[in-house]
Amino acid sequence: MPSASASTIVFEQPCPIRDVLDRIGDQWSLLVLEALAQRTKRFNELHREIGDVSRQMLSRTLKRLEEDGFVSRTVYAEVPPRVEYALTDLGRSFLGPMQQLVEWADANHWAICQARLQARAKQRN
Amino acid sequence: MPSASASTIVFEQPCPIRDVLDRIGDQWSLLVLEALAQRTKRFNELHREIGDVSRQMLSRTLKRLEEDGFVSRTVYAEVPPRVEYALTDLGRSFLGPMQQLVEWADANHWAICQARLQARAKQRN
DNA sequence: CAGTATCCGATGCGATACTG
DNA sequence: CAGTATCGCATCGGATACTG
Repeated sequence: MPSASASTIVFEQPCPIRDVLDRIGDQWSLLVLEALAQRTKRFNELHREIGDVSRQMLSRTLKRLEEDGFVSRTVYAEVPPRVEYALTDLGRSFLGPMQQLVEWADANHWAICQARLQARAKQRN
Repeated sequence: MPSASASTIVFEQPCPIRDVLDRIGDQWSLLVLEALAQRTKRFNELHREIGDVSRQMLSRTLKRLEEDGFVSRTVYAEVPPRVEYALTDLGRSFLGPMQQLVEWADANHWAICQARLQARAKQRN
């Protein structure tokens, strides 16, 4: 358990869900987690697989996921360099709730689109 | 002002999960949905209950939730005006996955904070 | 009571170019 | 191969003031 002084820093987030949303609410984190759910992967492997993401954003995303303990980064002292990314236990434990979310999104995507169309139609009147 | 091609955007979403994350990934939507999960509420009621949110952002958040079909808005022709917000069927169907996410966040908030502290400690070395 | 208008700083993200 | 540096635009979100 954290000490009293540490806890004042650690718990400055008033709402736990913010930690999670700040991490997965961005453009790429979820796609990265999904890609790593299968197995450990390398940087350019992820880059090819996700496709749309720039190296810049993939790098930032991985760094934040690593900082927050979702992903581990292992560097092998080789030439050319090899870096492997994998889910941590924390990251794997997140796959469950995440999958629920993804399934809901798949099932209700069209309903959301319909609602948007109706809202826009109403606005034009 | 919306651009001329705005309506085309609706169908340009390649990935369903983006619709969901764009909606709940923001600062306030989830809190609003939680507040409305109990029962229908009025604008200032939500404002008082959520507390930190400005009228500005509460208004925007509710509008987006309404546009995406999560929330319904009913205006009663009275003086003073009364406006009630409620979850739609779509909004209610989202409570399940959302609760999963919130529970995971509660359970793992501490682990995330720990990971952040360790990452920061590593950076200082 | 239930909002909207305006301004402004912080952050997100892409494009491009460069590096060990 | 695996990144980082820099630039620039768009969006997010708070503060404040105003409105029907």
